[in-house]
Amino acid sequence: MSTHPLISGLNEKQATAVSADDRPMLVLAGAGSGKTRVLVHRIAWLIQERRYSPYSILAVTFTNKAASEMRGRVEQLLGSSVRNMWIGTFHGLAHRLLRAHYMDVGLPQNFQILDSDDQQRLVKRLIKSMNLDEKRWPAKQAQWYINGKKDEGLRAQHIETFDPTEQTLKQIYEAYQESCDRAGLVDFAELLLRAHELLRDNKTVREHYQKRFRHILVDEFQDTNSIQYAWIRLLSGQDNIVTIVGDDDQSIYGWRGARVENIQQFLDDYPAAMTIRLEQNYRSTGNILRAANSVIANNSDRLGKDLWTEGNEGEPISLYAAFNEMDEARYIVGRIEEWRDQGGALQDVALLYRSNAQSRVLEEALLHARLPYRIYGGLRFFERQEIKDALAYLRLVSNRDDDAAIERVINTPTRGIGNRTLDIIRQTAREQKKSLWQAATQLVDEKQLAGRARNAVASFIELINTTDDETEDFTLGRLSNEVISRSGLLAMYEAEKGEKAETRVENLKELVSACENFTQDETEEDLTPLNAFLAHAALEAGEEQADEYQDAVQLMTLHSAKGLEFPMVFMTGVEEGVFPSQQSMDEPGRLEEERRLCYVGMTRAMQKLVITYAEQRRIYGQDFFHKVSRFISEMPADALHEVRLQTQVQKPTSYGRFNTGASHEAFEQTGFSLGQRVRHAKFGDGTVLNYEGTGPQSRIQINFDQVGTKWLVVAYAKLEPSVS
DNA sequence: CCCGCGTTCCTTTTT
DNA sequence: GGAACGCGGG
Repeated sequence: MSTHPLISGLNEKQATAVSADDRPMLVLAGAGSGKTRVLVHRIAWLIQERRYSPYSILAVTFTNKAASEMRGRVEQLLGSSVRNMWIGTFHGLAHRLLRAHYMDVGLPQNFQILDSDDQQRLVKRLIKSMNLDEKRWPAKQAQWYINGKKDEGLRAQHIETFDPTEQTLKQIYEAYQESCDRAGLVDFAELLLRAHELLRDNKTVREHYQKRFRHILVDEFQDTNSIQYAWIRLLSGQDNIVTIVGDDDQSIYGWRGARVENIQQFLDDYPAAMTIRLEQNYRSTGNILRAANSVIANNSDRLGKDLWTEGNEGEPISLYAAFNEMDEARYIVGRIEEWRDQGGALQDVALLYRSNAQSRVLEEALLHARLPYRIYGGLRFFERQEIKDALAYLRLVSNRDDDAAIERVINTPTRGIGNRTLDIIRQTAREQKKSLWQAATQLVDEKQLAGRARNAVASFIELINTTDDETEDFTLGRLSNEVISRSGLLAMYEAEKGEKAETRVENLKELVSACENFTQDETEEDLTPLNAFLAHAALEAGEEQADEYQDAVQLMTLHSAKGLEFPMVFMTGVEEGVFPSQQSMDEPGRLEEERRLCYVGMTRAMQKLVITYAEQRRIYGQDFFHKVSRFISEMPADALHEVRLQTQVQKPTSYGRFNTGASHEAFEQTGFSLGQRVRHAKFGDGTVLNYEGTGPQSRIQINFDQVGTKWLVVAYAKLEPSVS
């Protein structure tokens, strides 16, 4: 069996997982242990060797990227298409289920998906209309509450509470749901919840899918929330074979409802399950793995796993103590230049940070050094304002009752429908439990609006209706082109000046060509091309816009680095209060999640890992003196190499708020330099942060390890260079 | 309706 | 430090 082509290149554990019999299985896959490979080979094995039809396999992932990569790799392995196999995200699959059974779940056939931005706007408007104080009841918080409840499988009517705060939130939830239902709108959490209710309450439907999906495979299982796991349970019935793949040590989304406990729950629910640990790592050097193992060992309640490699130790992890965030950035730039000069590619370098705000200083330094970079986590194509405007028009063409869409564009571009008029429409809609469109139409017909407002509303209604009527046999591309010009959106953005407006016009044109190039998936034949496109826009917000072909340094948060790997990785801002973040430090559970995040970050590195921290950091315009992160002390000392500033050839020439390079030299005649480690007879060791004036009378700022930051006069302080 | 000013808030992100 | 938002004046 070891010579079977689907298994020959695999290690023993991988091969066992791939060729396992029909029984539930947990694959605990450590970072870099070939997890995707196992999943892909397993599916291919089931089809080729065990003669399962692709039709009887369901594979679930969290991102569209993972789903399409998996399908591609399975097809490549089999040399044939697996079109009728269901591979997709939880949300994509739920959408498909709801479409197929829209009548059973009480949705209109052309129901639309609300993204989080739409959702927040809708909630906000409802809070206003309920006459609640928006300061006391922030839309964000209410949205968080609603989604949290939905993720737990709870409808508003299931919530019993005597807490007055929660009672209000519950009312908002109720009003929101009513509003969505009336408008035929489904948010992301609702997709899952409603699909779950469908499977739970409709025996025929449930048994149909249970009969169909003999094998169910779930990727990144540690990221599943309650409703997602409940979903899997319902689909798997009595004798379907569930395979889950995940890593409890890489669970970093607890804050958004993911439950690592689901892994343990799975083992309880499927007692016959076999557990396979993939611990051989094919990515990182021995040193990096040793340090990562040592950090994660500080967490409790692990399922237990130790990564190992057959590769070499590699070089030690570099640790750099910067004196502030600009020095940190400068050091990193120096190391990247060194890497490039030795022939390294920039796209092989990743800069990781805990929060997005930290990227700015790094960007400035990269810009300054003329190093191209690409930053992850910006606005994506379908999330842009102008695109969402255009999509709102398209949504109205498809479904007039879409309140979220009408709110967005009824007066964009301005057409004389002001707040006054809008409020009348809203009120009428609320009182008569109708959609905004219906209310507006009625008000116009019954001549209940003042002349000017009435004309404006009437012509808006006319605009949507005629656009719909006259484009009936248009292609999607032509339709979208028609929409952006007839609505006046294009003209509006063309009239604006500035670079921003120009990009918006370009984006609108880009939208037209996206529509032209859009090909409907064959699983979407039940949808009109327009509805298929709209679903596509909501469910996969599109790639971030960046020139992928350019050789550029990659900047991203630690969270978005999960699943990726880079030859050279910088983990920056590794300080108490930054990483682990301040908000996570008090609660043990959250601290452990931060530690897993550290583990994730470290295991992204293939050859070189550089960890940096700053003695002083400016956050929100305030200076902080953080201690080194505890995670660093959790690494074995012999896996680390501390880089000291004195050993650097490059002088700290500041280009920011600090003293400039010219006066540095004068300062350095005192015998000290910024970032230098010094020793004081009374205060102990510390780091030079800043100075004032030159010569012996100058004052010098030092962050002492024990007693914090102090200003001292050089002449009296009797400082010595520290030996450590 | 637009502009400018003051206020507030501030991890992490996918769908 | 700065984006995002609400409010009041023109």
